[in-house]
Parts: sequence; structure tokens; C-alpha cells
Amino acid sequence: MSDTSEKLLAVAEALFSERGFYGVSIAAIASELGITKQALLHHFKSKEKLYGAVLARISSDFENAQQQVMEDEPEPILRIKAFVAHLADPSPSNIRRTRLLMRELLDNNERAKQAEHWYLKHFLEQFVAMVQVVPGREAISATDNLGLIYQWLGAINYFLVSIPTLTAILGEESFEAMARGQGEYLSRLVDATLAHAQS
Amino acid sequence: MSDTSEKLLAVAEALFSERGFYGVSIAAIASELGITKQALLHHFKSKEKLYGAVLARISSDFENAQQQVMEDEPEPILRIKAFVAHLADPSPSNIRRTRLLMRELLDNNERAKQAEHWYLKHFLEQFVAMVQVVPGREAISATDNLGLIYQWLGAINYFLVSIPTLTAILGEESFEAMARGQGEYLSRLVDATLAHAQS
DNA sequence: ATGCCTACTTACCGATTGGTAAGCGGGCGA
DNA sequence: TCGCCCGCTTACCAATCGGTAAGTAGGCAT
Repeated sequence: MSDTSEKLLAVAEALFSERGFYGVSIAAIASELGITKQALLHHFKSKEKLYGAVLARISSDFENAQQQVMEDEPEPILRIKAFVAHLADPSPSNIRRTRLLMRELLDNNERAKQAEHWYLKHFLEQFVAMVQVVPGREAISATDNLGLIYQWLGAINYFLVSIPTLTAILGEESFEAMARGQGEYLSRLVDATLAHAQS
Repeated sequence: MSDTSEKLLAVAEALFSERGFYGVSIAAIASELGITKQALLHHFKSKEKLYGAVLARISSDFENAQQQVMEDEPEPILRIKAFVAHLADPSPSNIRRTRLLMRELLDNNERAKQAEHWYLKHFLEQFVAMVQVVPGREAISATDNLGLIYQWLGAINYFLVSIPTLTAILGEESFEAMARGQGEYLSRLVDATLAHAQS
């Protein structure tokens, strides 16, 4: 991936995240970059291909982070918590990507019906594997563990994309108070859901 | 609200939910209804106004349901669980509306910054009030309780909009197995998060 | 010097977008 | 019966959509 392509993808990612696939024209992306629409079409042959490249870049980074946690932290529960904390990182770039992936989740339901392959399938499978090695969880079915993971992912992602709205209705300082507790809450959520199902 | 307007809103809601505001043209909605684009523009003066009417209809139904639960179930925790179960109802119409509201959450972050009023603000405030009357929760700050609610809403809504994708990657019967456990899981989630913060 | 590749430009294209203007038939109150 | 509003139509609009075609300037290997 060339250096200029990287820059194009970063800007495209930001705009797709903000306004969605249909909400952004390739002309708008090009204008933001200071180049012509056709220069952009030169690098990525169509709007669909550009969008696909943005998605591929994100899911690749995603799986790298997952592998990193697998290597760094051997203890199952701490590993899960570390990964959850990584996913819940409220940095602008992570919020941006979470927003984009959630848009994809909403848009993809028609396409997904016929495509048995999905770009985050591997990510989910590995996540299930991470839960399945927790003591007392080996016997639980993969679908049950997936149900748990969806509760975590839901709590994490929904909060991240709600941040601008929450800031607006609560005010800056009230929101900060709420956000500070969120990391602690998530850790408790993991404990609570794991322990409950264990007993 | 006239009878025909009601029908127009129902179809518009379905299409906006499926493809998003920018993904649907007023011509497409009109065509689905078997009328001309201008007939639709006659009832709702612009696309924005039509979309706004769809949102207003949803949030009105939402608050009605909330008030219903308040009246039917006096016991705080059972009341919360009943309301959570209502929100998590996997019926097609509830999935459709959840999907549309999540799109709105994603699109609205720019607008929300200047609008201190938000159409779901009242819904959230009332939800917080429902939690605050749980024994042992009165002393907890409103923002902390809101944090809890966001975990629930996240788990519920994320699962609902993921249903088509999950069906596709798991297959029909595996997904059914996972979905059956979800109601029980949510009930446990409420217990676990409430109890934990209580201690 | 020649030829080719990459990166980009200008000039277009047909289709579709949201929206306006004007007219028309039928029902209904004065 | 007159006039008026409601619900809808046809006709039209400028702007924008994604995408094609053709050409150009520079670098670089032969």
C-alpha cells in the first residue's frame, strides 16, 4: 500500500464514518483531499472498491490487535478484559472506526443473507475461542459464549457511538463523570456475566 | 393523522430503516407505494419533513410503551425487566425501528452538538427514574445509573440489528439456539449489574 | 531517443437527485 | 351556483451522482 493511498484511505474512512456510504460522494472525498474526483477514481477504480479498501484496512488492524493481546496476556480472564478495554478505547480514531463498522452492520443485512463469508467472522471466532478457554467455560456451547460476547460488544460499541449525543444532552462535565465510570463498569460486566453463567 | 398518511409513514419507515436517509430517494418510496413522487411531496413538504414525521411517530409509540409499563408493574426491578423485555422484542417491527433509531444515532452526532434538545431525551430521563427507585439505588448519581442503562441498551439494540448477519454466518438453527438464550441472558445482565453496583 | 508506466487532468456522459410550478377534478360550505 | 381547498397529475428544473474517454506531464528502464 503506497503512502498516498494510505492518506486517501484515512480521509475516506473519516467521511464514510461520519456520513455513511450513500451520504458521501467520491467528489466530496476528493475535494477534502484537494484532488479531483478522477484522481481518486484512478487509485480505486470505483466507489465500492474504495469503500471495500477502507473496510479491509480496518479489519486487518483489528485482527492484528487481537493477535497482540493473545501473545501479551496468557491469563484468560485478564486477556479478555485487556481486549475489551482495547475495543472500548474512547480515542477519536477508535470511535470513528466503531461508527463505520456499525453502519456496515446496518447496511449489510441484505448482502449478508447470500454471503456466507463475512469480514469479521474470523474476529468473532477468535473471540469465542478466547472465552472458551476460561476455566468453567470449556463445556459451554459456542453459541452461548457468542451470546455473551454480543452483550459485551453491544455495551461497548453502543456507548462509543453515543458519545457525541451524550455530550450534547448531558453537557461536557456530566458526560465526563459518566465516561470515567464506564471502564470500571465494563470490567464488572465481564466478571458478572462470566461468573453468572459459570454457576 | 389521516389514514393514508399513516400508510405512507409505515412504508417510509421500512425503507429508511433498511437503507438509511441518504440511501432512499423520495421517488423510491413513492414507487413502493404506487403513487408519484409529487403525491408524496404533497403530504410531507420535503424529504426531511417526511423523515422527521417517521421519527416522531416512533418516539411517540416509545413513550407510550414506557408509560404503560409504569402503570402495569409497580415493583421496580420487575418493571425494569418488563421494559427491557419489551425493548428486546425480536419482532420484525421492533427490529425495523431499532435499526432506524441506530442509524439516527450515527447520523445525528453533528446536528446533536448544537441541539440541546433531543427526541429521546425524555425517554432516557424516565428510564433513569425507573432505575433510581430500585432499593439501594436512590443514592447513586443519575449519570452512574445512565451508564448502566447504556450497557443494557447497547446489549439489546446491538443484538437486534445483528440478527440478519448472525443468521447468515451461523445458519438458521444455530442462530435460533443463540437467540433462545438471549432473553434469559438479559434478565441476568440486569440483575448482575444492579446487584454489583449495589454492594 | 524510444517506449511504457504512473499519476493526474479536462471534458463529457446519462441517470437520478430533491424540489418547483401550474393545472385539474371532485367534494363541500356559503 | 359559486368559489375554494384537497389530493393528485404532468411537466420541468438545476444540481449532483458515479463513471468513461482521451490526453498530458514526468520518471525510468531499454
